[in-house]
Order: sequence, then C-alpha cells, then structure tokens
Amino acid sequence: MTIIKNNKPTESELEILQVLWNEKAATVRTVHEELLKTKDSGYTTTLKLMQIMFEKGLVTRDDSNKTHVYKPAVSREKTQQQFLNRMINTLFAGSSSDLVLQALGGHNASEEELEKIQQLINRLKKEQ
Amino acid sequence: MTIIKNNKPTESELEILQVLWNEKAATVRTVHEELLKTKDSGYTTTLKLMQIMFEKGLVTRDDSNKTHVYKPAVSREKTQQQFLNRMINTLFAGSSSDLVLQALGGHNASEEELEKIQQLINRLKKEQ
DNA sequence: TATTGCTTACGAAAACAATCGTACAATGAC
DNA sequence: GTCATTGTACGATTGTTTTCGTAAGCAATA
Repeated sequence: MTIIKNNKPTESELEILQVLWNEKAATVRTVHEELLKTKDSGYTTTLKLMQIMFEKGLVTRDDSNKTHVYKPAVSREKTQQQFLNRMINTLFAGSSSDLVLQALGGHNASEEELEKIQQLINRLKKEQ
Repeated sequence: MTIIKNNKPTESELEILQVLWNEKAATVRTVHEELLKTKDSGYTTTLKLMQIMFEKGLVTRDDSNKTHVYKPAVSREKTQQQFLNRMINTLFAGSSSDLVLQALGGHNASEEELEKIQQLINRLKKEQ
C-alpha cells in the first residue's frame, strides 16, 4: 500500500515556498526577511513553519552547519497544477476554460503575455 | 470608515456556495443532499455551516417560513476573481498569464473552449 | 571570561474550521 | 392528544494552522 501524504501546503507554507522557489535555497533568516515585506510576524513563527514543512517533506534542509539551509522539495509547477485543479473543481465547476477566461478578463495582460498565450493556443489547436 | 470584512469563504463554504449558485436558492436540506453526492457528513454540519455563512454575510435567508431558504450573497464571478487574484499572487508571482499558460497546458481543452479563449484574446489585443 | 547576538528546538496558546449531539419547536398522521 | 418527522439553534469537541515565549547551544568579541 502506498501512503499518499496529503501534503497540500497551507497558505503560509505557500508563501514560504514562493521564496524558496525564487532563491533556490535559503536560510530561515532570508525567508523571514522576505516575508516581512508583505506581512508581519515573528522570526520563530517562520522557523516553526519551516520545521513543520520539513517534517511534511515539503522542503529539504542541509543542517551540516549551524545555520540550516532549506530547499523546496516540491516543484513550483506541480504545486501550481495541484491548486489549479482544485480550484477548477471547487470554483469553476470543472471548466478550465472558464478559469482562463475569468483570469484574462479580470486582469490587464500585457501584449507580450497575450502573445505567449496566443502561441500556446495555436499549438494546442494544431495538436487536435 | 468602511469595514471591509475579510470574508473569504472556506473550503466547505465554497462547496455550499457552489450549490447555491447553481440553484439560485435552496434549503439546508437541498444543499445537504447535493453535498452528500461527493462527501459524507451530517445534516447538522451543513446547517451549522450555513448559519455561520449567514452571520458572515456570505448568504442571505428568508426565515418567514419554518424551513429557511438561503440565497448566495456573493457573486460567483466576484468570488472567482478574488481567489484567482490570491492564487496569482501566492503561487504565480503575480503573473496572470503564467496561470493561464499553466491552466491551458495542464489540461485538455476542447476545440470550442480554445475558440472562446481565442476570441477573448482577439478582443483584448484590439483594445490595446 | 562574560556579554551579546544569532541560531535551533519545542511546548503551549490562540485562532480558525469542521463535526456532531442534543434540545426544542412546528407540523401532519394516526 | 400522542407520536413521528423535519426543521432550527447552539454548545462542545476535535482537528488544523498560526503564533509566540522561552531555553539552550555556539561563536565572535569586548
């Protein structure tokens, strides 16, 4: 029997993962400084969260030095896909295109962004 | 001063809203029967949740009869947008087109769906 | 050496979410 | 009237997430 851990990251854990994905690797201090830019909480809070994430297997860490260095253990893309699917189901009645329409409609996308999307659509159309 | 209630619906509340959005209006019984198709919990749980949602202002209700009738007080579109924005920020580093690309890439969109998206892109391009 | 600063570890509290048991009121059937 | 059914109200419990206080180790340095 395979134990599938339901390791869906929580809201706060996502914020931390975001920093780790950007930095590739980071100490608690670094992550915490980054978080302080947008929210306001204590250092030990960040530390505790990252320890929990380590236990859950969301991050790895190198503890050969006194100051541990953390790395993400789950990929940005997989996590994005996981949350997108969840959202498509609970909020868009299973329709991914509804989500896309809503995302495009409710936000000002730049010309380059539109171009990138255009190209993907062209590719998808050909594949059909 | 305007009091902005941060009434982000929880996971379970979203499931209930989903039913209410589809049915326009519904009793606790109806909602609960619908939820039973995909999950498994007691009637009073659904009742309690809907009472909490009423307190939060997520739903309205007509209690002129013994059996109360609930209606959504927040629109599907607004709620979708709210969650999309949140997700774009915490998971896609602020790039909505990244989200769109990921959503389109990770899912098999039908030809009609692609066509709808295509049209929206054309419109957005013109507007620029 | 003693002090200061930075680190991890960890327990506990606080806040929030979800679940259910029980009480009680209203209604219809017998 | 009594009983069964169906509904609301609400407190209590459980589980999860977030937060922080405090202790202890280690290293630089006055």
